[in-house]
Amino acid sequence: MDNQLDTFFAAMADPTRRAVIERLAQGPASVTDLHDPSAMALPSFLKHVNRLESAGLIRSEKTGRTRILNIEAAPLAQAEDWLGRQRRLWEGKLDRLQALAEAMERRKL
Amino acid sequence: MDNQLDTFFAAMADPTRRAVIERLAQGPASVTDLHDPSAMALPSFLKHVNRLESAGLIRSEKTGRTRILNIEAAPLAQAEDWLGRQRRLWEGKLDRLQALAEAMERRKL
DNA sequence: GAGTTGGTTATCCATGTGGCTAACTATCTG
DNA sequence: CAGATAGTTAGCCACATGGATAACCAACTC
Repeated sequence: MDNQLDTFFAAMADPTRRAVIERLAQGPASVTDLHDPSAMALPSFLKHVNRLESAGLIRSEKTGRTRILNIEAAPLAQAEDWLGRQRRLWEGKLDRLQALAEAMERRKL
Repeated sequence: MDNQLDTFFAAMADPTRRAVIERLAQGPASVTDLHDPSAMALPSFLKHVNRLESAGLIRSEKTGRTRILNIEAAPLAQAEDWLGRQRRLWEGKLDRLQALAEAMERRKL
């Protein structure tokens, strides 16, 4: 029951974490690179990074003492799909309702 | 700082609430309609519905004693956009990196 | 008007989440 | 080796979240 989408959406529901994703979308970066602009204490920030990683949204590779983070695009695409599917379903319904309304209108005139 | 996306993603990070959205994408329904298949107590379920509404994901209209729920598509589209933007950014980077790698490869040969 | 149905409100409780500080390890750099 | 740098771990705290019951209100239905 604990869908992939669960952890994905939960991961994205925080501005700090979304900022990390936004930054990583433009290319890899280290933990401190990402942390620098933030007012938050490093350990708190690290927890966000770890959550992103355990949600499968980023990967990381440690070389020496620095840890380089990379975004993982697949989950984004997956969530995008789900949202699009729901939205299109609903918009399709709307279209059909509107068509029906118009048909009835024509018939009445 | 409390972005629209905050409340949106938080709202979607729960399977019960996503199930409501999935169902409403196929057309309007009443609270009990939606609750019926669920094992959860009604008041708990109601809290989910209310959260969806205050996140702007659904609208509701009460006629008599029943409350009819409607999905609101705009926020879905907005989140979809954000995700798509990040993903395309990243994929664009990948493409350019790959092109670069290929160019270097050609030059070496 | 008595009973039923559809929602709603009020508490309560356990757990999760997001922030902090302090203290530590591990890797450079001079 | 001594110090600085980059992460990490541990522990603490306030508050939000997701679930439950109990009791209630408001509208149908007979």
